[in-house]
Amino acid sequence: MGDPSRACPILHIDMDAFYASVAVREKPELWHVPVIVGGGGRGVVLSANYLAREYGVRSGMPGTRARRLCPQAVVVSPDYDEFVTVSKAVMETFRRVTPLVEAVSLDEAFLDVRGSTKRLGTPLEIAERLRALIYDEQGITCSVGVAATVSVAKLAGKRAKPDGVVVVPPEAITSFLHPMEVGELWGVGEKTRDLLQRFGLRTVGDVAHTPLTTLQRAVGDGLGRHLHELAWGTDRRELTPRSTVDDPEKSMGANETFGRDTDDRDVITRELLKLTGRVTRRMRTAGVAGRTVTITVRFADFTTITRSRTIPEATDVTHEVHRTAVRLYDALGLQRARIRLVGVRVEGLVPRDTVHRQLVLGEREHGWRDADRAVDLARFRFGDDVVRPASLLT
DNA sequence: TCTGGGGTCCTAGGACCC
DNA sequence: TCTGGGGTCCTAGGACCC
Repeated sequence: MGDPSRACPILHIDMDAFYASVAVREKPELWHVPVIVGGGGRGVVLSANYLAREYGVRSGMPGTRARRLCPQAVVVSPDYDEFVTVSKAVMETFRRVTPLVEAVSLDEAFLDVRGSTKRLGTPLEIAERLRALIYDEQGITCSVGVAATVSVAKLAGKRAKPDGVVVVPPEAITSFLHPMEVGELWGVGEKTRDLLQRFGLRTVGDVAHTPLTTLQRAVGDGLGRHLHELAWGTDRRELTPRSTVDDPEKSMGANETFGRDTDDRDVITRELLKLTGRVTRRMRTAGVAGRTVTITVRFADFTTITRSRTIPEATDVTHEVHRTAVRLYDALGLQRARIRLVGVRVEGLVPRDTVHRQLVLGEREHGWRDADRAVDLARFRFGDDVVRPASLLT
């Protein structure tokens, strides 16, 4: 009756410290100690449990800094297969409530429950039921934001953490949003926050009460309009049902930070080959091909550039992508630049069976395709380490 | 031994075409 | 005595998210 969540059909559900929770759920000896997932070598923290967060550890933080803040933390390696398995199970649980589920990432989703209330109760009741189900089935906790729109539900969910529910009914939207710091808004990162700060806009309320045209002069037309809507909670973005795990991707890429910076062309082209192999193998598994090859080069001082080239016909052939990547790299004409990271990405992905391969007289690419297929098959049968290009043998 | 790796979307200029 | 207007593709960079 008096349940304020009746006018709030959108749920944002977010697992609490997902990677860390999954990593420890069957290890009682880790339940009462700080735990950090990832962050070895030059890496950053992927997730930290709440005990580690008490020491200031946050995800995205360099592992070196995290270990300094909390030397007694137990550091565990991520097990992505396990994360994907748990994620799929959680999303299935959501779909028992409604088909309108938009997965944002492995550990986060929006649900539109307006069609489920007759059957299952108010949005708040549904939220509590889902939290209980996830805990019983997966042994991890989650938090839920309940509101009338996607963007407000997202912020409510953040406020609910950890292991809670927050409902923001329509009449409470501005009093909920306006005291917040602008950086809390979804889509406002460090740069935009600093920019807004320079205009004296610190809170969401400041942004809300700035004339639209002034805001647009500060941050650009598109972003200005978007921020204004977010600040009033009038953002009408519809939820688009989709799964992160099974949806077709628009690009696929891989990159890697070297253990030590390097200026050695051989090391770099070999790394490009390794990364290309990873990417094209995933492409072949997914049955897609792409036309635009982009390389990323990050220098020792962290400046990062990209170079791309669109080839006439979509490909999933390791040799073709690698050849394009190396040409892009060589065209940079670098001499002694110290390089920290390189990456390869293929964009403009389309289903492979829509690609019409021209039969060019004397074409050799089919030989390379056959070679890729043979390698894929051998890896499938005997494991990842059995076949690799001669230049990657050590 | 500061700063990963996987993505998406937006902007902006130039080329090219009708 | 101006300079056309779009639409699309390509490239590069940047911001952001988890």
